Amino acid sequence: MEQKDSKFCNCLYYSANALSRIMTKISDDAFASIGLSSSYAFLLMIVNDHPGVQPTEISQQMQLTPSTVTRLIEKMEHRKYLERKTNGRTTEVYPTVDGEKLQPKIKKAWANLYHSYSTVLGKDFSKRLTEDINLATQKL
Amino acid sequence: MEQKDSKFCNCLYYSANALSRIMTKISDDAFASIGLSSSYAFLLMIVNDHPGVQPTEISQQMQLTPSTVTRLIEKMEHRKYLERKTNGRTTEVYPTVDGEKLQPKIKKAWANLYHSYSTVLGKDFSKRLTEDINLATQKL
DNA sequence: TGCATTTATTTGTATGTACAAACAATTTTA
DNA sequence: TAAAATTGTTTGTACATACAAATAAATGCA
Repeated sequence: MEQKDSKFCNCLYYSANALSRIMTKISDDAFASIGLSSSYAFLLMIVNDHPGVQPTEISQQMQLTPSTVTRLIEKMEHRKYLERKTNGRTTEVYPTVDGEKLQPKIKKAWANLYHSYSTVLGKDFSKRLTEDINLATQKL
Repeated sequence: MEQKDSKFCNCLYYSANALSRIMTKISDDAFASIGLSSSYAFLLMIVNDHPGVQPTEISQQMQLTPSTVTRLIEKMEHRKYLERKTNGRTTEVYPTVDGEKLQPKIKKAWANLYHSYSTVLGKDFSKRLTEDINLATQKL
């Protein structure tokens, strides 16, 4: 992945996006065996850990807009991994039995994901980079 | 932007994507006055700096796939900021007069973009973060 | 010289995400 | 307590990007 020579390399917008695209590819690969792409896997993990969680809470956890979360949930409902129970203006999201069954595999794939990038980057560097990125996100 | 409490915060995929979304928003804001979103502005900068540049070269500079670059060029052609001259299997991309005229504004907006995030994050931290992100991208 | 391979670009199609508006339910307030 | 404001969710629509396949041109090889 050589990009050293791009004139945009000192632009955080550009660099952040490039990293994001690569990481998404790596992450999607990690979850591919389960048949989910990253966001769906993350969604399912959240719901499995907090059955009945509401879309708003999910959107905060995932740092995605509520409309995006609705779309993710819809697809997972269609695939029979999640169910919605609407009550008044709120909605509660639950895993199905099939959704629950996937949890161990997802956790394993997630661990692999961490392992795969942190061996390439080095554990310390990955950790520091992730923290720095979080710090930036938080400040911006 | 509080996200501290997300269980995914120590996941580089997640963090990288969150940063990317925020930076894209900031960057699009910076270029909004020109009526371009970030990628189009970057594309136009490249073409203005290298009239006749080919899509493959652009895709390397921008770290986007060739098909994405084709799509970007198409839209900029439609908006009369760029022109393609096809010659055999290669294509050369040129700015139109209107496209050239935009260059100073784009450069200014780009400078503002840099200024706006680096004042929030601190110059040194922005610089280091960008470099670290580039390093990661390069290694992955 | 003609066929096979590689290279550059485009096209068809799909995905992830967002914004703005719509809706529906709840809470506040006057 | 009725109207107004707020909150949670969904819908319509649009955009950036990618992958795989198609095309078309150039190159290498036999």
